[in-house]
Amino acid sequence: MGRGKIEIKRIENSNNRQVTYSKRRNGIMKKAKEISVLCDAHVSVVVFASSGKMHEFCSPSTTLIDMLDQYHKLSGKKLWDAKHEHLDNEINRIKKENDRMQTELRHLSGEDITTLNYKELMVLEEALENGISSLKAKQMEFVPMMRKHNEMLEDENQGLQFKLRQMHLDPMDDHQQGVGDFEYQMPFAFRVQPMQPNLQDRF
Amino acid sequence: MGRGKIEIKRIENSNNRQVTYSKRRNGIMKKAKEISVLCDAHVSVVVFASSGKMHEFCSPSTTLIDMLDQYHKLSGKKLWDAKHEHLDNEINRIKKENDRMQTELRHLSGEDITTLNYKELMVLEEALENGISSLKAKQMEFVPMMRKHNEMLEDENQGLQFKLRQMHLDPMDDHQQGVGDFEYQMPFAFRVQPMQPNLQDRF
DNA sequence: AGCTATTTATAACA
DNA sequence: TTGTTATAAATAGCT
Repeated sequence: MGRGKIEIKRIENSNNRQVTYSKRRNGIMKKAKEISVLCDAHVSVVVFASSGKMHEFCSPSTTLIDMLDQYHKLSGKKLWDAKHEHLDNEINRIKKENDRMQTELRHLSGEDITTLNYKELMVLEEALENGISSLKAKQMEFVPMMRKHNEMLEDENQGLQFKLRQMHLDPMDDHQQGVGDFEYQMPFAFRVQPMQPNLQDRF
Repeated sequence: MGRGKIEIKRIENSNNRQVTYSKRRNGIMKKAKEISVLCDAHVSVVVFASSGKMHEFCSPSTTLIDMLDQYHKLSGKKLWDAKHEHLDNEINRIKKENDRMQTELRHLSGEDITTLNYKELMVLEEALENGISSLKAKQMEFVPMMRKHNEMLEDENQGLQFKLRQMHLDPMDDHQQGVGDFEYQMPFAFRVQPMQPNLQDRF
C-alpha cells in the first residue's frame, strides 16, 4: 500500500526503516484504538524499536496489569510465576557466590581456619604471602612522599623551636598570638599530627 | 475502508461487531508481524474480545516475559507486585555486597591496589598480617602429626630396606610377591608418596 | 514533516 | 464462518 509494493523482509536502508517504523507504528496504534472502540475489545500493544525506544497502547477500559492477569489466567502460561522463579534462582545463585566469598574472606583474615586441612592451609598461605608481597611493592611507592613529609616536619620543628626561643628571650611579646599565627600559616597536611603513626617506622 | 465508511464507535449489531472484530484482529496481528520483520522491532499484541477470548502476537525474536521486563525498566511503571519488587531489591542488595567482597578479595590478593591510598594500604597490611599469624598458629598444630608421619616413613623405609636385603640374600624367593604384600599392608595414607611436597620443609 | 500513486484492509453483502 | 468486491485507509517513495 504505497507507491510500490514491498516485500515483507527487513528494510536494509536504516533511514527508510526508521520512517516506515514510525508510520506503521502509528498505524497499528490507531487500529488498536479502533478495534477496542468498535468491538468492545481490550487491547494492549507494546512495541520496542530496535533502538530500544518503547511505545505502548492499552485500551482505556483496562490496564496492562489487568490484561496480564487475564493473560495469566486464560493462557495458563506463567508470566508472573516464571518471573518469580527466575528471580528466586538468581538470588540463590548470588547468595551461594556470596557465601563462598565470605568464607574465603574469613579464611584470609585468619578466622575459621580450624576446619581447613593442611593442603588448604598451604593454598591460603600462598595467597596471603602473594598479597603481602604485592602490598609491600605498592607501599614502596610511598617512600619518596614520606621522605618529603619528614623533611617538612623537621623544618617545621626548627621553626617552632625558633619561635619558642624568641618567646623565652622576650616573654612580653604577645607570644600566644605569635604561635597561633605560625600554625595557621601551615597547610593542614604538613602540621604535626601527634596521633599519626610514625610512617617511617614501617620501612 | 470498505463498501462504506463507518464511524469509530461501538458497533451495536452484535453479529457485525463479531465479524469486524475477527477481521480487524487478523489485520492487526498481520501488521504487527510485518512491522517486526520490516523494522527489527519487538512487538507484543494482546487482545481480549468482549466475550473474554484472548489472542496474542509476540515477535519471534523475544518473549512476552522479556518484553515486560523491558517495559518495566523503560517505563518505570511497576507491573510486578510487591513480592517481585522485594525480590528485585534483594537481588540488588546482594549484588552490591557481592561486588564489595570481590573488591576486598582482589585487594587481599594484591590485585588492583594501585587505587588505594596509604591509609587503606595500612589497613590491608594489618589484615594480611593477622591472617598470616593466625595461619602460622594453625599450622603449628600439624607439627606433631607430621613428626609422626615422618617416623612412619622412616619405619617403612627400614622395612623396605630389610626386604630388599632379604631379596639379595635369597633371590629365588618369589621376591616380587613379597614386596607387593608389604605395600598392601600399609594404610594408604602412610605409604611413600614420592610426588608429595616435603611437609617438614615448611617448618 | 507533507503529498499522492498505489497497495492493503475491510464493510457490506452473499 | 468464509469469500467477494467496492471502497476507505494505510503507506512507499518522493519532496
